[in-house]
Amino acid sequence: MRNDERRERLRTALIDAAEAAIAAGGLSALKARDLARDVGCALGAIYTVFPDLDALILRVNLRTLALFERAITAVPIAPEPVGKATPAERDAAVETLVRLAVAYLRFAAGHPARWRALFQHRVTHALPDWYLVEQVRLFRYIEAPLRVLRPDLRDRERALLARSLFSATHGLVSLGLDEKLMVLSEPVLRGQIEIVVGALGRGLAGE
Amino acid sequence: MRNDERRERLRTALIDAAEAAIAAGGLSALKARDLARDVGCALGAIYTVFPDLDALILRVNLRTLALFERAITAVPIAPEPVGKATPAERDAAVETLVRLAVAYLRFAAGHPARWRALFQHRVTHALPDWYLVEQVRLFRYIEAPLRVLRPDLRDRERALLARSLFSATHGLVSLGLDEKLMVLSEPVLRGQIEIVVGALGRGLAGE
DNA sequence: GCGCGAATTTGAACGGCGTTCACGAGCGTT
DNA sequence: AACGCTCGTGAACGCCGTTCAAATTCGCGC
Repeated sequence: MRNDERRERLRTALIDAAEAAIAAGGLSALKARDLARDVGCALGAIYTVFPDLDALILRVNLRTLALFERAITAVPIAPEPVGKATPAERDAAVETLVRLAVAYLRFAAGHPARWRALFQHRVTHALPDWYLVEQVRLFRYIEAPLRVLRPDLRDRERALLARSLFSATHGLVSLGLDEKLMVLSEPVLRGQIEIVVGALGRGLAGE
Repeated sequence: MRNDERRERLRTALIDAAEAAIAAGGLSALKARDLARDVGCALGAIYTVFPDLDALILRVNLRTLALFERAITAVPIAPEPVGKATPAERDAAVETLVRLAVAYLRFAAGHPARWRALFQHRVTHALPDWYLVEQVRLFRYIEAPLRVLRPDLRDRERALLARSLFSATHGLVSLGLDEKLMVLSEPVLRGQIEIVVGALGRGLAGE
């Protein structure tokens, strides 16, 4: 059917326009009427392809996650040691964790509005599966170095710890870039991340 | 003047009502019309004592900070060692950091809506001084154990590190209680905080 | 080509929001 | 009693996301 194609075109056009609007002015700059004007459709047409603006935001956020994954794949990963890790190999794993955290900072600083939208957006309904799947995949990047530092942990414990490490890093970045608590320059914030994540990695590996 | 007293009464009545509304339903439950109805004043009267609802929210948040400080003062603080710290004294300082972090978790879990309002609220104007002063005082609680762990740091560096430790803890609590990334039960989250903040403290103290 | 029911698109209208401001009630002075 | 001033009032404004009756387009048998 030709009709489905037109709907699909409208769908992507709306996501494109929403992405541009959010990137330019944050979540609060996303207005249904502006979107309709930008893509040249009727106001009501938006609601023929998305149940509400929240669903549209979620699609934009999925793109942001994909963009972030491209950034994360550029981070050099220390090779997984065979057998018990040597002290040098543990240091390398800590370094990998720090590099991942710094990559997170660079991404947040480089795409502030898109990145903010990921967390500023309050979910009303349960998150769709396709969104959670993307989240889970991203955490694997943290789990790998953790396997070196804490080979004793079960998969579930390690997954949980990976999320906690991410949460801690997110806190550093989130409040560091946020004018509510403090605004730190990127180099200063990077230094703090190196100190904190580094200490965290060494502390986790045991004394 | 009798007039000033009436204004002051209205002011506190509005803060009371706003606090109750936020505690009950979060920031998004705060509506100018509801406030006016609750305190029995005209809609426009709100704007005779506050420039806008943001200013009112800030006053509620100040009360939340004060409430939190009362919670934090109940945390047992390890005594500051005289001279160079022994390993046991360093462990005690780490324990203090962990207890502070857990107290933060308990507060956030105990007053979820009030606590969320502290961070969900996006500031448009610069934060007023009376708000920043309260923030600075709260950070002193973190700086004290840090002085034991890292006596080598200058005041400025230590203050910065204290904020970073808070940020990391805030990330753990914030995302741990948030359904966006994961919802952890309070005991599980407390375990993660003990692991992460503990490792952080030990890592900071040196190997 | 034409007619007609079904499907789809449309944008005016709805309800709700924060904020404003012309109005008028209340009061001290003349 | 008449005047002027101050200040609370709430209808009104502009903007928002979302809806839905009406208009338009589409598909198809004739």
